[in-house]
This record gives sequence, structure tokens and C-alpha cells, in this order.
Amino acid sequence: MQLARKRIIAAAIELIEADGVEAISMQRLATELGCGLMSLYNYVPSRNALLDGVADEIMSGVAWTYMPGASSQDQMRALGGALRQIASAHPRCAMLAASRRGGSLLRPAETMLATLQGAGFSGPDAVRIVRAFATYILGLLVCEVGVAPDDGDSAVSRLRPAQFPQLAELRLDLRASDVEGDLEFALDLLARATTASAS
Amino acid sequence: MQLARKRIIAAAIELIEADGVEAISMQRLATELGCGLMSLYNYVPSRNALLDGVADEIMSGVAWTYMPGASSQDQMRALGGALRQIASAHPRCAMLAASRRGGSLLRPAETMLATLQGAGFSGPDAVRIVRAFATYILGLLVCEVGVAPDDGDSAVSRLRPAQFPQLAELRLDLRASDVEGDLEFALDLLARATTASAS
DNA sequence: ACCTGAACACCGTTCAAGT
DNA sequence: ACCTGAACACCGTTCAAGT
Repeated sequence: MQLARKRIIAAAIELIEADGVEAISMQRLATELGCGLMSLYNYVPSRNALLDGVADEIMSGVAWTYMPGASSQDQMRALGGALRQIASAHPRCAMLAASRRGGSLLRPAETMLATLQGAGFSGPDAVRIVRAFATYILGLLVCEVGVAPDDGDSAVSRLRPAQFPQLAELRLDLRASDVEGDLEFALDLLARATTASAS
Repeated sequence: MQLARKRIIAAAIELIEADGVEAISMQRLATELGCGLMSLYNYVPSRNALLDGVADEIMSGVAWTYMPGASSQDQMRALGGALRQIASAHPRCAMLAASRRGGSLLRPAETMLATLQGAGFSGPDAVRIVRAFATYILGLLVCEVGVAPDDGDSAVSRLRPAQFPQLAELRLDLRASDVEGDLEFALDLLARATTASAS
């Protein structure tokens, strides 16, 4: 089979999602693709470039539609949903894209800024809000990715109740990682707060 | 000089902060400490355990005071400040601690939960708020750490204005990474929102 | 008890040789 | 043009040997 760049990146995405960014290596990718190690370098100049390619591929997978009609809250919500969709489909790659801050994050930022300015926020305020929003999404991703390998015997599950009474009591709430709900909650916070502060 | 565990971890912290978590290796740490590679393994069972030790050390470096008198907003603000202080002093290690979610994060979580429940929030609501808060702090850390190595020629600085008009126009606001201001802004958002929703 | 050299199985990348 | 083997400088960890 032809060893195109697309195929390499697709394999990399699958590998990363399965075993984490740490686990990926050029050698492993090569054996996975059934080719020699060095063949990869004909399509990708380095491991770093490969990861950039993965980030771009992941982020380009969602339409960042600008919706002129909707309210700014609805638009932010839609954008959050789009980001959430990426994070849900490829959490580890999304985290990778976020931490590499290449060009792949420009389009979503652009759309959000347009949305918020269209809603009457000043430029600097719009930047602030986008940043708070992006920051939160990033944190969500870290949580989701970071929790995954733990799987059951996390620090929370084996804590001493006497030492941490609150954590022990709320153990079940803490353990349930309801990312969808968290996002909804944060979007409500943001919507309420930005509405209240818009003069 | 004696090669105690504390000294090893201190050196690791310095190395991580200087060159990033990726750059750290047992061999490099050994040469930095002026000892043989394998000597390290007498105090630290593995590289992973070393990183856990770094995380614990960093997080234990701040008092997580419970302030019974203050308002919940002020208490959250104080906790945010304490976290911010850690992140400011050792951003890369703080990021490490956050992404490793060992026991080092239990104490701050415990204090926050106590604070919020003391302010009248239900257990599940308190968990939600703590999570939103922690998530945001995490995102802030990722930003700070991720931006550091970029240093000037980031994707934002070389974008095409025609393609991303908003980003181009707000370039200066975007580039100024005012983490202090961002945190203040987010704390205000959170304070306002949680006040509004407390019945 | 504490240290450590040799060895093993990895890793990314360069370079020169193949077709 | 596309592929790839050999080689280089790394990496974490095990094990057995030193003191």
C-alpha cells in the first residue's frame, strides 16, 4: 500500500489515542505501517513535525461556523460544543494540539473573537473572555486525558477519611467525571457572568 | 556531598524549571549532581517516582489555610492566590503536579470544599465549582508553560491579517500573557456567577 | 548500607547506499 | 523519486559486582 503522508498521520492519531503521546515512536509507527523506519522520513521531516501534523489534522476536523443570527451566548455554546466534539472523539490528540499551540488553534480563536465583538464586547474584553474560555477547555482536556490511565485506584479512592473529610464525603461526586456536565456548567457560568458585565 | 533524596528532588525541580520536563533524564540529573547514574536509584526507585516526588514537594510548599471568618469569595480568592503563587514560582513543576494527579492535590481540594460548603453550597455544587476552578487553573498553567518556549515567533505573530482579521487586530492583547490579570478576571467571573446562583 | 560499571532494549536522526 | 540499513548519540532499568 502507498505510504502517503495522510496515512502516516492517520496511523499516528490512532496510536496516540490508543497508547498516549508518550508511547508513540517512529519505530513503532513504522512497524504499525509495515514499512522501514526511515521510510517515514520521506514524508515527515521529524517526530515534531509529525505531531504538528496530527494537531492540524485533528483541529481541522470540525467546521468553525460563524452564525450571524444567534445570540452571543448561543454562539459561544456552539463553539464550545464543537471543541467538545473534538475532545470527545480524540481527547489525547486534542490535548496534543492544545499544548502545541501551532496554527491549528487560530481558526476557533478567530471565530470566537468575531462572535464576541459582534455581541458588543470591546476587543480587549473579547480577548479576555476567549482566553478564559480556551483556558477552561484546556483544563478540561488535561483532566480527561490525565484521568484516563488512572482508572479506579486514583488518589481519591484510597484516601483516609479522617484526614480529608470533605473529599471522603463527596467521593462519588468527585469520581464521576462528567465532562459534558462540567462544560455545560462552565458555559452557564460564563454566559451569566458575561451577560451581567456587558454594559 | 551527601546524596540525599531531598537533594535529588531539589536538583530535579531546578532542571525541570530550566529546561522542561522533557529534557530531564536520569543521566543528566546524575551528572548535574556529580554522581554516578545508578546512585540515584538508591533514593528513587524510578524516573516516575522521582517525578511524583517533585510534584509532592512543589505542592507542599504552600500553606492551605482554612479561613473560617472570611467570605467564600475571599476564601476562594485566597486559595487561587496560593495556587497562583506556586504556579508563578515553579510553573513547569506545577504543571507536572497537576497532570500527575497524585496525592499532592488533595489538600487544596479539601480546603476548597470545606470553604464552599461553609458558604452554604451543597456538596455536589461545591464539587462542581471546585472542579471548574481547578480546571481553569490547570488551563492557565498549560498556557503559561506552553507559551514559554515559543518566545516571539508564535503562530499569532506571523499570521495573515486577511485570513484572520480579528486575531490580527487584537494581536497585542493576545500576545500579552497577563496570567495575573487572567486569574483575577476568572475569579471575578466565578465569584459573580456563584453568588448569583446561591439561592 | 551505599555506590556503580556493564549490559540490555529502547529512542530520534544523519548519512550514505541502494532501486 | 522513493526507500532503507548502518551508525551515532542518547534513554530508563536490571543485575551483579564492588566498598
